[in-house]
Amino acid sequence: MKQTKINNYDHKKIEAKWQKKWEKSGIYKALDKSKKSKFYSLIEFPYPSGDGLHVGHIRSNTAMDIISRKRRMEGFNVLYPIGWDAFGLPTENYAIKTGIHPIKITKKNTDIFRKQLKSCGFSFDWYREVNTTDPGYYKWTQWIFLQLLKNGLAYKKKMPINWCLSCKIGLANEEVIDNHCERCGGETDKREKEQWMLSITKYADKLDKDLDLVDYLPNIKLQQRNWIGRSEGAEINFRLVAERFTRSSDLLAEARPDTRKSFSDYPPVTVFTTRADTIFGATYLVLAPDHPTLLDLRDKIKNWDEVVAYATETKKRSELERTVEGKEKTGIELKGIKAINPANQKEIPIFIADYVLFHYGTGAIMAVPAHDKRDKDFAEKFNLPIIPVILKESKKSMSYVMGVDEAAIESIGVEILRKTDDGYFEVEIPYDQLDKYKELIRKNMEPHFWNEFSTRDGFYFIFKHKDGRIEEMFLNEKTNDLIDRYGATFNDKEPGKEPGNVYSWIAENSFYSKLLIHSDQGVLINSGKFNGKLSSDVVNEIVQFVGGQKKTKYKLRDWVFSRQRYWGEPIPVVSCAICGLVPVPEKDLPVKLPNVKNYKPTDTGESPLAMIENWVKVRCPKCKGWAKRETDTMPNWAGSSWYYLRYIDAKNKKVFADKNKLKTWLPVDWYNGGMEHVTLHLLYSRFWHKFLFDQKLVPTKEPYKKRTAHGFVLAPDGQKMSKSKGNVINPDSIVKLLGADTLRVYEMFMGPFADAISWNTDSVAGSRRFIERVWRCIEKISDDKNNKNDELDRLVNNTVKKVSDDYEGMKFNTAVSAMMILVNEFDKAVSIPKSYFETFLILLAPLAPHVTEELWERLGNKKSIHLSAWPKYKLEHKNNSKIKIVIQVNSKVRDTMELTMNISDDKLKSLALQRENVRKWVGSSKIKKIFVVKNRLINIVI
RNA sequence: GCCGGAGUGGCGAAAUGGUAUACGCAAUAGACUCAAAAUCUAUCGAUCGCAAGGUCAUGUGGGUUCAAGUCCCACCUCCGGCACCA
Repeated sequence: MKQTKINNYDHKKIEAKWQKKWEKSGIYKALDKSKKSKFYSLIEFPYPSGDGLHVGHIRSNTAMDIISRKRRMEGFNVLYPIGWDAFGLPTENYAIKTGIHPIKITKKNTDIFRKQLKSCGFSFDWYREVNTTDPGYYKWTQWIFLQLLKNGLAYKKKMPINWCLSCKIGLANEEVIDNHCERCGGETDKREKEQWMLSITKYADKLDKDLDLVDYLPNIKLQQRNWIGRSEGAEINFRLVAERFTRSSDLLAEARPDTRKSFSDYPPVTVFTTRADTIFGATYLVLAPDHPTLLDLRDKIKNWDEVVAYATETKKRSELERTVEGKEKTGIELKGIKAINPANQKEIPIFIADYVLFHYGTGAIMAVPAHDKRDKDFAEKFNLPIIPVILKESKKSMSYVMGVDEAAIESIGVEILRKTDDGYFEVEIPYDQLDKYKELIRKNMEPHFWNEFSTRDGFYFIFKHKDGRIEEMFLNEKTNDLIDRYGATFNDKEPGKEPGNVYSWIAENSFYSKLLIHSDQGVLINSGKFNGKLSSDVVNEIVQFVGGQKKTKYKLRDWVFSRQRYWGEPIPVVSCAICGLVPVPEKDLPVKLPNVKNYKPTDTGESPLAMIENWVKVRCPKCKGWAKRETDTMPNWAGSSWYYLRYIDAKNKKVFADKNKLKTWLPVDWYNGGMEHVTLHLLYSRFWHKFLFDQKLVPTKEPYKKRTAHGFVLAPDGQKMSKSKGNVINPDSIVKLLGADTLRVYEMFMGPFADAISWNTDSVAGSRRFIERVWRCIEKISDDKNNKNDELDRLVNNTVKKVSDDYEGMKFNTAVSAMMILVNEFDKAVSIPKSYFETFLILLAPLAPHVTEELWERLGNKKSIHLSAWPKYKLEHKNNSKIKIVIQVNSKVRDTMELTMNISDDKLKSLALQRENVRKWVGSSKIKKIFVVKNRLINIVI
């Protein structure tokens, strides 16, 4: 065996050496022209914060670095670029605090980040580095905005902004904590301000549908879909009438149709609903507290003051707070007006409540408490009628039995499916036993109970009053009117209670409410001529019947695009007294940020730019008269909405990117980023891309072919790392002390890539030991081809498969463990055949690029390991190898056998039965059956 | 409240329905050393047993199956996201 004398593993030397060599040779440079197939891998470009690189950055960057390096070895021309998303609030706030210009801060921070990233050995193509704050970059961000403006996708609208009453400045959502300003602690309010908006909602349909074209992780796709929130429904008008009379003792009066038509009518309220099929159950309307119709009705609303007070209170709170506040529903009835349910002409009350939002749908809903949880909560609180209109369809006859003895039920051969703590049985009754079962109930049910069962034809109810009197009713489309009658008479459950609708009573009983109070589709009841029909079949008919109109709505709202801030791209528009809003001519782009000393927002709510008179005052591009520049800037999202396009042609001065180059590289093949960006950022950039596609400026419908997400790296205490908590792990010190390779291995080994994981400094040692062990292997490399050994050969081959598959599936932790197992075997071996070790090094190279490159060179290789070919898994053909077969008796492991592969079942059975252990456990028992799982297991059932 | 994800040793975790706890960390004992560190060897879910071995364990309760961490039903807890989205 040839022994190679080696130095100790010196990560500092090795890592510096190869980083320098790689940079010099440019082996990670992407080629715009190449015979190879392209592969574009992308990470979310970092925000260069003053805190420096986070260990979380390293985890996600390493992941895509592994993919990129593997693709290169598989023969792809890979683009793995990097840049800086450098506009933003933290930098601006830091500038305000220190007086240092954001440009200087950004330069300093990006320099630090660049150095840190380089020290980790990522295979970025640094020649394409971009920076969103570079005028050469934001020129094109502004240009894209102008295209949006030209095409009617940008407009101005009054929107509420957060306003600090003491600082007198506008605040970002993030700066408002519990209605108080983050910095001064003073109270905040909402203020109306003209804002630039982008009509992303015009693309809602495409953004939703085209998710079918991309390969995003299922949960990411789901979140996008939920955010866009497409729902198909109908808009239906509810006529308003002046209140006729109020008689508090007559609860049913409001639901009774009115025959007199003497009151005057008002313009109707339009509601949006996805469940028009439930309209017969709509027992009240709810408007958003800021619904404009309220103002029109001002004179007719008797409790106007109360309404205004409620609306004002609601406005103060953010939607999030309204949500967090939780279960207790609040609202105010509009006294003096009523609405008419167009389905049954019943008069119903109208409320305002904060659970209805003005900007979704039409800002008004019809409430169907029987089939919507929130409506039900509200109805219960305000004591409003709950009228079920949909019966759950049942395929079997099911019954919930109460007040009947268990033995009695079983005596007629009915099986009890489930018993609950609160004393009822769930049973399933064969249809031919139904009559027998009813008889049993009548006889055995204790007084004061009632039982119900569902059948193919409807619901059957048996009630036993206190005096033993039995009332029965069958409920389906024909007999439905019985329910009203019964509801009025069945009142001896709780003698003190007002006679009420039986459904209210059902609603109070959790397991009955499952049958009638639910949000599923089913058979209609209480619905006039639609009774007995399947709700899903007749929705459209019902919409027609009530004069409604089918509509598709989206949750998605238009994008508030302006910020009253300094550190962002100026919006390239001029406001002229004569010509109105005039776009800055493209030849005058970029509109550069002026150099100022004061970055503080103004106390008028305008951007700091508004104070720079000689910048604001310009000639109108149209009429050449004096005009004012737009002083708002763009949000952070702007620059990050198209950066992947700029990477393709980062230095182009004529266009944002050359068409041919776009054609070469698009779409991004694999985009990995944080879960926190899968709604806003991902959606915004898809929106811009789709717009550019429609303008024929990019060649693909979608920007990203595949999107995956990583988990957070948390501090050792399980919390998010933050300077204020003092729990930040600095990657630099680990790179310095243990090396970038160790850090990379550890970050990928620490746990499942998609999960949030706490840092554990102790565990890093394991990764370092692993690399040292790899290092030591080189002492016993043998060139002897005859030295090959079958077992090691198989293990190497299996590791190739495991690691290849795991990298692709982002199961990096198990890939590392597979390589550890192989290295442990290498460690035990007397000598390691060179080819095995080389194969292993290639597998490890994407993960630990420096140490593998060094060892590769020491093995005598001239070309970089990162340019070698990815190993292929060899399908095994050997049938003679031995495997372990598990022997179970009654599913318990009792023995194992070493056998050759693919042994016949019969032979296996007879061999197994001869085993002493098996004989011991089987004894004289009769063997019922024997199960064989090929090459794995045999189970003898006795 | 809604949506998504997850509950397995002391810890991070692994497991196409087929030997639960791979791999790593920590811990304990031993070797080497004057000593320590490093390294190496061994042990390492609980419990009963001198041992062979048995029994019980994957959040809880049911179910399907020869066989369940994995599939189904109900529930509990934790984490993440949110715009109570009709």
